[in-house]
Amino acid sequence: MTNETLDEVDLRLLQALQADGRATHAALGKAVGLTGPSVYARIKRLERAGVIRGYTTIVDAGALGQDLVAYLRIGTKAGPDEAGPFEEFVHAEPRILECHDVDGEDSYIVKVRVGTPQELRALLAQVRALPDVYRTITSIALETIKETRGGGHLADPATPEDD
Amino acid sequence: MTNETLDEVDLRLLQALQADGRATHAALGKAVGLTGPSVYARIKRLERAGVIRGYTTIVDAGALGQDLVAYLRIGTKAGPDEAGPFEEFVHAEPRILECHDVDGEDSYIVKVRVGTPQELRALLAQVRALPDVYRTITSIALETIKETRGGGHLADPATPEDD
DNA sequence: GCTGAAAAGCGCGCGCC
DNA sequence: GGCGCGCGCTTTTCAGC
Repeated sequence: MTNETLDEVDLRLLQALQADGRATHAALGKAVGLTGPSVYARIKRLERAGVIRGYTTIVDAGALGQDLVAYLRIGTKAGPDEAGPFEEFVHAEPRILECHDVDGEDSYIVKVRVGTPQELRALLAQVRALPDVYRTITSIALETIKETRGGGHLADPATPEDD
Repeated sequence: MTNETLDEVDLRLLQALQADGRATHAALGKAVGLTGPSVYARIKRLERAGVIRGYTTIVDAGALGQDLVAYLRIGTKAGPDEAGPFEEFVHAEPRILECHDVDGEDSYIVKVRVGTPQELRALLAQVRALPDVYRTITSIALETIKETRGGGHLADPATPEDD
């Protein structure tokens, strides 16, 4: 279940697939030093093992009129054991891109993407109206410095840490 | 540059592409009510227009031994106008998945993904050692409620908001 | 488990509607 | 702008190393 089953070639292959999800097996093979069918066999193995979770297309949010990113720190009353109205709302609301239950002062950290400040205001009002939400702190993103999407980082396979 | 050039079919096509970045043109056509070549023409147009930014593979972070997600709220001294050592570090460090310059109390919100608490501690030490960083507040994710990756939400094309 | 070739399926461009 | 056909490439399988 860990990366014991992943060798160096697998990691390079995953990295190449992360960089271009539609690369052909031949191109991937050239990148990792294998032939097409070998790449195919490895990809299928990784898909079955659940290492490859899927393939997606990165859409420019600005072209969709969704230029506004904000992070919300949410305080809720109920513990994380019972998924209350807030979590249901999170799953139902497409403008909520991410939501993590966190330790510390806040209950959840939420990433939202909307088109206008008015839309953000309306969304915030919906969140605040939920019965288990008692506090929201909003941080509007002025600029996105970095935004990766692969799900895990593969640029550094070996960890050169002094353990 | 806005979504004026995107019609309803484009939005459905983008949604289908987000759900499966390797879907065939025929399958996409069936989903949106078009034939393969028509889908192909639209995809090429969307790629040229920059609406489609690229394709990627979603890798299971747990399989890579990266089970620990944390959000860092960073306080820096220099304004966002001049990209200081912190932003350089952000770009160079693969374990930093996201970084946004935000308004409010904090300067940046950063999303990191690491394998162990020890690794997080070492990464935090590196961040704190940067000359322009004067404060870091860490929130460790106990559970991920939601994590989308497409870059923009397409589930709700029409905004049923009482404006 | 990787390599090669061979078959089935698909992406891709053209011409027509 | 979308549809149908055809070529070339890619995916996928199979046998050999």
